[in-house]
Amino acid sequence: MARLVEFDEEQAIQKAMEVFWKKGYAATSMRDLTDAMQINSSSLYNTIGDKHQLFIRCIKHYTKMRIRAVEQRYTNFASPIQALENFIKDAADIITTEPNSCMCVKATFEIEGDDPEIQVVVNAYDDFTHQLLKGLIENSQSQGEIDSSENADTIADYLTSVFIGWYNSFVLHKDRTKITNMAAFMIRQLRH
Amino acid sequence: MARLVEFDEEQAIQKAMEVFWKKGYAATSMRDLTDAMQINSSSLYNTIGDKHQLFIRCIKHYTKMRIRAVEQRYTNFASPIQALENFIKDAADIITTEPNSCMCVKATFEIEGDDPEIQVVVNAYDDFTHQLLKGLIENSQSQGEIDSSENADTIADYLTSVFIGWYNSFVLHKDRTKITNMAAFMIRQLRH
DNA sequence: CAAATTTTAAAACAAATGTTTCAAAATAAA
DNA sequence: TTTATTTTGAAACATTTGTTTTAAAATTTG
Repeated sequence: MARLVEFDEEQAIQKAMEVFWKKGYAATSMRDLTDAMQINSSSLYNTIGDKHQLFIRCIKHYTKMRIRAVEQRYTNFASPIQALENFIKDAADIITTEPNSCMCVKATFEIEGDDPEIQVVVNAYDDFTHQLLKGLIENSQSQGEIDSSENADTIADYLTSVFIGWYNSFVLHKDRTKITNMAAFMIRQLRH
Repeated sequence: MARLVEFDEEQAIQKAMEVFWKKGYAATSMRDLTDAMQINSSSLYNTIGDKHQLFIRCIKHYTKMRIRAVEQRYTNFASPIQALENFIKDAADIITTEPNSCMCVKATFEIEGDDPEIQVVVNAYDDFTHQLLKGLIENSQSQGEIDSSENADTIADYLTSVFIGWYNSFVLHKDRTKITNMAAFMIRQLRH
């Protein structure tokens, strides 16, 4: 055998992710990345690969983080409608607190379907959220908290759409009240 | 005086806009632009300016087109709630028909508040839509078609958010039915 | 320790980037 | 028609881009 890899790959991916997350794919240069990761480009190409492969690793890392956080928070909740309301409030909170919009949303609008590999990762994340919301909606429906005549898939899609719009709103207006007002309105509408 | 400008500036801006709209700001090169515009870069710099100034012209052109189309369609409508429902259906239609997502949405997520000049243009467009929707909502409220206890600004923000989410959904799933289902659900919710 | 093998750092790479230069072409006014 | 002024096309510009090369450093195994 021979020399070992010096840098911590997880840590390096995390740093690269932060740069991609902020600047987007095209606007990020390899120098930006190696500076943040604190490794030489030869090491990067040697272990992870080129810019595109690095991005894939980063966005996978992002979605994994996100999914883990949600899984921790939404196991064993009091009632499904309570969980749902909390999810909505959490979304409002994350959107108005974090420095950047969702990395998947940014990537989706930047790539616009022209990169199947990225799309697979984003779709998997989207699907995870969708299934979680759908489950909460269905349970709320069977407990009579949400109109059972409405399709749970459609409502789940709908909620996701609203959240993505909130990211946009917050970039444009930086107005937390706008978001919390919409969140409250949305909850009222759902319970009708 | 002296030699006149040969190319049609409006036409050239239109062509440049199409490229920026599709590829985004960072991923578009000056060669991409001059190829599409069919002019030499010296002419471009001589008349319009650099890449950034050209982008501003393009996104202004985009919003002007959009605003004009909406103004034509939404003057003198039968009833405000009818106009509102039509607006929602039109949004669903545009989103599932056009080859790219809204140029303003793409620019917002790409730039993320780091470019005040772009932001001003996008905000003006957002404000136009907001005022139009707000007016329709207020009129629907006074006619008893929408709950008057809800704030019209919040509902207008909310509708805009949903539309933006639809763009995202359509990039990910290319499923028109998802969008029309959400549109129908949204209209039902609003009329409660 | 010596051999084998891999990672690293620094430099180099060609290609692409946004922008400018400059002479030739074009035209309105004198 | 000449003069003055501007636009154009082609080439050139310096940087920056993503990526590779090369030799030295490092470490496990024999």
